[in-house]
This record gives sequence, structure tokens and C-alpha cells, in this order.
Amino acid sequence: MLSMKTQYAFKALMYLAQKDSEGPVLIAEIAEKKGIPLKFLENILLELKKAGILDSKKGKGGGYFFNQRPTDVRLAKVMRLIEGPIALLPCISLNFYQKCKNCDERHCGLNVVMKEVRDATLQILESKTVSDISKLSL
Amino acid sequence: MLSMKTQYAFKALMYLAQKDSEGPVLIAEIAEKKGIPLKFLENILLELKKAGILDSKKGKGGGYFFNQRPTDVRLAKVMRLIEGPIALLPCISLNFYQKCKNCDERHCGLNVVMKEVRDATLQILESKTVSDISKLSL
DNA sequence: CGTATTGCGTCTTCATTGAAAGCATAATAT
DNA sequence: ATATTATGCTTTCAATGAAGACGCAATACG
Repeated sequence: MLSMKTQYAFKALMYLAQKDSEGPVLIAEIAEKKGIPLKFLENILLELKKAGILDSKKGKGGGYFFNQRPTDVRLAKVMRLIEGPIALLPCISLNFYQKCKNCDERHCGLNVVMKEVRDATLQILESKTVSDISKLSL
Repeated sequence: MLSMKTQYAFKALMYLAQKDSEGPVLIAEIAEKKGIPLKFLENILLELKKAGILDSKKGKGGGYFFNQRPTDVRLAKVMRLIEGPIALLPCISLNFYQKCKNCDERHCGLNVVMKEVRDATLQILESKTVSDISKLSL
């Protein structure tokens, strides 16, 4: 199951994508419309900014907006950034690999099956973008 | 990512499946061979027993063994039992459904994509059994 | 200017869960 | 009876999730 943080991140990104042409959006507006605790949302948006996905502007008329185009932000990227590994086991993860103890990966049936799951999941999350899911929500 | 508990559960089941014909297996033996903390493993095996997957015998010559046949224990069942929901969002889960706030599920793009992920994952985890993964490990 | 607006940074808190460890009890084979 | 082994119950300890408080920094606009 995804953490609240990740779910909030996706919701915020969808909201921003829908308002993409309208200039900076207030954190408070996103928080209210999407039912996200304000301070928590600040952290999330900041993380997305540091990763180069969003940008922000301070002061009056400020707020958050996309730095990259929503059509370029793949869901897998957001997942890895906020949630961490996509694979179900550390010994399978492409970006967060860790060897597992007492287990020869070349002869581990669990490894084989979980790789199948990872590949199926990745195929979906790498092919869909924030723009895709925001458009599905109209 | 799966919890340690779930990873241990799978490893223990694989070990038991490989020794299926040799009578009860000691908790201590599984713990040692698979590098699992003894007391933690006790809890896990007990849970698997209460779910009807395993059975145990006390006293000398006792230990754990399969109640159901390993070919009948689907990975999805173990996952749901030990880990919880397989879906990435509560509003998608078949067995642990919860409505999500501030989100109309019929018009949520995130919902659509995460359902695809769930279905792809389920197709694999429902079709593979403990017997399958234990045989892959020889 | 300076003042209101808005994001940024840091620190603290609080509850939940993960991951065990300890110890006493119950069943079984011999 | 006794040794062996599983079971039950309680507690602990660390990490993480999920926030809340408060002050600082940048910007627009008059």
C-alpha cells in the first residue's frame, strides 16, 4: 500500500496539472480542495520542487507550478521519489538494490515471481504520466 | 516494499515445502537455515497455522508442517494474510476496500491506473503457489 | 520604502507499526 | 516423570508516518 505522502503527492500533481495554464497555485488551495494537511503538503511540494518536477514563486501572486511538462513526468518517477522502491523485495529493486541474506538470488523462486510483478508494474507506471491521469479525471 | 514479516513468511513456507515429505520441522531449524529471528518466526508460523495453511505438533518429534497442500496455497493468499492489501490504494482493494476522501472514484485517473497495476499483480500472485516458488529454488 | 502575501526551514510531537525479546504454560513422545 | 517442543501473553525498542508550531525569507504592489 502507498503511504499517505505518496497518495497526496499524486493528488497534488493532478490538481496542478489541471490548472497548469493558470499560473502559480497556492499551497492552501490545493490543501483545501484535496483535503491534504497544509504543512504536510508543503513538505511534499518542496520535495517535488527539489527533484525538478515543480517550481515555486514566493510572495503575492506566488504558488506552485510545473517546472517540467506534466506530459514528461512519469508516474514511476514520482513513486520512486516519494515512496521509494517499486519492487516488492530489496534484492529485486533496480534503483534501490540490496542483497538479501541467506538466499542465493540465482536460485530463489520468490525472486523470480517478484521480478515478474515488478516488470508488470513498471510497464504501467513508466508508460503513464501525470498528464495522463489528470486528463482521466475530468 | 514487503515487510520483513512477509518476506520471512514466504521463506519459511518455501523451506517447509521442500521438506514436505519429511514430517514436522522445528521452528529453530527454519530460523537458523533461513536467518530469521526465532521469536518472530514463531508468530508468523502461528498466524499461518490459524489461517489453516500450516499445522503443528507439540512435544518431541513435533514441529510445523503443511495442513493444505503447497500446490493449493496461492501467493496472493499469503500476501493478504501477512502483508494486507495487494492494491496500492485503499479505494481499489478488493478485500480491504476503503473509500478515499475528496475523490470521486469514477472520475479519478489515479484510480484507473492503480487498478491496472493491481490486476497485473494479482494475475501473477493468484496463479503462482508456494509449491511453484519452492520448486524454482532447487 | 513598507507591508501584506506567500513559500521555506527547523524543531517538536504524537500515534502507529515493525521487529523483536522474555517468560510462563500446555501438549506430546519416550 | 521428564525432556522436548509449540503456544500465549506481555513488554520493549526503534523507526516511520503524519502531522503541528513558529519564525524566517522572498516577492509584489501600493
